[in-house]
Amino acid sequence: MSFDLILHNIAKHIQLNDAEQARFTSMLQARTLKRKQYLLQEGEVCRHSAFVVSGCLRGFSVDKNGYEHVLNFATPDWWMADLYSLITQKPGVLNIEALEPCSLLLLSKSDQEILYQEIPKFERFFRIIVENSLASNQQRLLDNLSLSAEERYQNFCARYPSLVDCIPQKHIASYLGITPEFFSKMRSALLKKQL
Amino acid sequence: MSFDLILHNIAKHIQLNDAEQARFTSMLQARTLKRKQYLLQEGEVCRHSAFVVSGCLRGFSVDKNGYEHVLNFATPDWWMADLYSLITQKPGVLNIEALEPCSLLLLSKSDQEILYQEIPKFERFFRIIVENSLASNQQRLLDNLSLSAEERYQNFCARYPSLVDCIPQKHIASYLGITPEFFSKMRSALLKKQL
DNA sequence: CGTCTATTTGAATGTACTCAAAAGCGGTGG
DNA sequence: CCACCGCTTTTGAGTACATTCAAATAGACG
Repeated sequence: MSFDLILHNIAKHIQLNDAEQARFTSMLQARTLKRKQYLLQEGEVCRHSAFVVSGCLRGFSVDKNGYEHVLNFATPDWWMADLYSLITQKPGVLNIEALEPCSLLLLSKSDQEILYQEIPKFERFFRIIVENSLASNQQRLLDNLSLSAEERYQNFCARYPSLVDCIPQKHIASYLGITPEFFSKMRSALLKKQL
Repeated sequence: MSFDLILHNIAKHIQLNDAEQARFTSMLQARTLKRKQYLLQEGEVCRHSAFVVSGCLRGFSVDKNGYEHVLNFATPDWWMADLYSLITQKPGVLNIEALEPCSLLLLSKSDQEILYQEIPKFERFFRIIVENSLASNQQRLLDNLSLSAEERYQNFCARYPSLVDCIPQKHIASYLGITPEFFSKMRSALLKKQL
């Protein structure tokens, strides 16, 4: 298992010396998931932050009518967790599933706390990661409040061009907050327009 | 101006000695806003984090049709900023307006960076603040995807009981993602049900 | 008290949903 | 390698939730 990707991810925001890199990577636990396998199920306590080395994850919750709602996707070089459950160490509502075979690096909550003590720079690292996450989350919220389904879809295509072609449409529909049926109709209407 | 509230807010997550407290408060700039006055307007670069001592702020954006959409409210003991603009130091889309007379403490972006250098514990503090923010933001996003307007309203009432009675209905409607007219109808239907 | 803004109410409309069924596609086993 | 099965996507008809526009009423502030 190579740590190149994750070390490069971290080097974007903080500088680690060799000893620190070694200490950090010693805490990581490699994990692979098969297609459709779950990393986390609702009701469980989230005990790890997951870094995606390859593959693609999907975080979603299930409502009282049994419908799924996609909160986020994670592709290589992204971090993923049920943040609420990770923070509180209480059972969460999120399911995290592999959309394709995945290779992950897991950092346990307890190791993460130790890391903060031993190498305080990691406070900075995760602060920045979470800040960026929050900023884009707020933008998505505003988009959901102000844009039509069609505009949200075009936003999505522009922002995540690589995801559009590799993720089942029903999951994109769910991410956008519409039904697969409506998504299909909207999409074919869009194609007609663009001729 | 008393710093009790903000020091107590910080003490929830990190411990500061007297010198650190003094250094921190020396960076704060008191600011008052009259009702309807703006702290930030879209197109401006957000240069401060604002801590609300008293009063109430509203963060919103304006869409291409001129409709407003409320991203968040901030009441005493809360932090507020246009996070995207604060991080990137590029012009943002958020307007921040006082709903009532406000007393704020401002921490400039540059002082915040100095603070991170001088007292690294503040990295931890803001990491935790932003983490909690992100977790509740994600929950709100899921609520918007999975709940009806009525359920979202009841959630809002349960979570922010103090806001419900002091904020104009049209702003709550906007926060929930519905029109003031529909909000009014929904609300009177709810009252009938509860008899 | 008058003006301006917020809220309510009503009628017509539209966007997105539900349910049902057909068509397409991909993976698996014979 | 093909055929089948299951899942995803498409299509259509009827419906519901929420919107727009307009007008009346109620509240708040100077």
